[in-house]
Amino acid sequence: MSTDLLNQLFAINELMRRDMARAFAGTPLTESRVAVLWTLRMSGASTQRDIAAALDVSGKNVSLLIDALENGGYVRRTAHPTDRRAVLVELTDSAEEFMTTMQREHGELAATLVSEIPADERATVERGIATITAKLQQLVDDAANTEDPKP
Amino acid sequence: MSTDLLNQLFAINELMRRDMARAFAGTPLTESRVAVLWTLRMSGASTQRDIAAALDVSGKNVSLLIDALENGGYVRRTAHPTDRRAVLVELTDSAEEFMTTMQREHGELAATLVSEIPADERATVERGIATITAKLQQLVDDAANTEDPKP
DNA sequence: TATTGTTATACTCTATAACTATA
DNA sequence: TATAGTTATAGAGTATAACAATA
Repeated sequence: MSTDLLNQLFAINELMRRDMARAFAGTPLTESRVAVLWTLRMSGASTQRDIAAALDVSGKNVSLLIDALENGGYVRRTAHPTDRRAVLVELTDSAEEFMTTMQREHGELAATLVSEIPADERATVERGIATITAKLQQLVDDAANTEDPKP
Repeated sequence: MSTDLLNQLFAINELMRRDMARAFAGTPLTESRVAVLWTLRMSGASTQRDIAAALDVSGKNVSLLIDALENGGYVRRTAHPTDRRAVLVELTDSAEEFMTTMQREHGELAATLVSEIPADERATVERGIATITAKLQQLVDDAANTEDPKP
C-alpha cells in the first residue's frame, strides 16, 4: 500500500494546482504571482531581495513578477526609508481584500476535506501528514547541505 | 488545527518538487518532460493526442516536449499502425531504465516517510490521505463540470 | 466534416551576466 | 568592495489560431 503514497501526494499536488487556478481565473494572476502575494501577506512590506529569498528565485524574476503585479494594481513600490537602493513592495487595499478571500476559501477547503475523515481519526491523520512533511523537509535539507557544503 | 492542513499540503508539494528536481539534475530533463515519461511508463506507447489529454496541455506543447525528449534520446516517434495522421511515442530502452530507477527511488522515499509514522497509525493515515485525495478530485471534477457543462 | 500534428505567434517563468546607483 | 534592482539575453512551458494530411 505504501507505494501508493507518493502517487496520492502527486495527485493532491495536481488537484490543488487546478483548484487554485480556478480561484483566480479571470484575473491577470498566475501561480507565481499569487505566490508573491502570499509572501507579502505573511511578511508585510518587503524588499524585492527578501521576496526573491523567500521564493528561492532570481532577482530578475522578482522584478518581472512585481512589474506585472504593479501593473495589475495588486502591489505598489515605495521608497525604502533608510536604503535608497532598495524599494519596499506592499499589497494594495484591493489585494489585501483578495488575499483575505483566498485565505477564507483555503480554510473552507481544508474544513471540507477534513470533514470527510471520521472524527475519531482526524487527529491521527493530521499528525501523520505533519510527520511526513517534517521528514520530507529534513531529507531535502540534508540533500541540499550535502551538495552545497557550508560556505 | 485543520486550517494548517493546506499549508502542510502546499509544503509537501514544494518539497517533492525540489526532491524530484534533484533526481534528474545533470540530465536535460525538466519536470514537464518527466511528466511525459511517467505517462508513457504507465500507459505504454501513446499518440501525442493521448499524452496531451493525460497531461491536460495543448497539442503544441506536447509537440515541443516530445521534440526535446526525442532529441535527448528518451523517446522515439514511430508510425501509427492504422492511423496515418498519428504517431506513436514510446520510451527508448535507456528511458525505461531511467524510469525503473525513478520508480524504485519513489518507493524507497514512500517507505522512508511512512516509517516515521507509528506502526499502529499507518493504516489510518494512509486511508485519510486517500480520502482527502478522493474528495479533492471530486471537488475539482464538479467545478469543471459546472463551468463546462456536458457538451 | 472532424481529427492529428505542425507552423506561427505570443506571454510567462526562470536563469546568468553586466550595469547603475547606492551602501 | 558589496548589495539592490534593472537591462540584456536566452531557454523552457504554456496557449490560441491557422494549416496540411488523413479519417
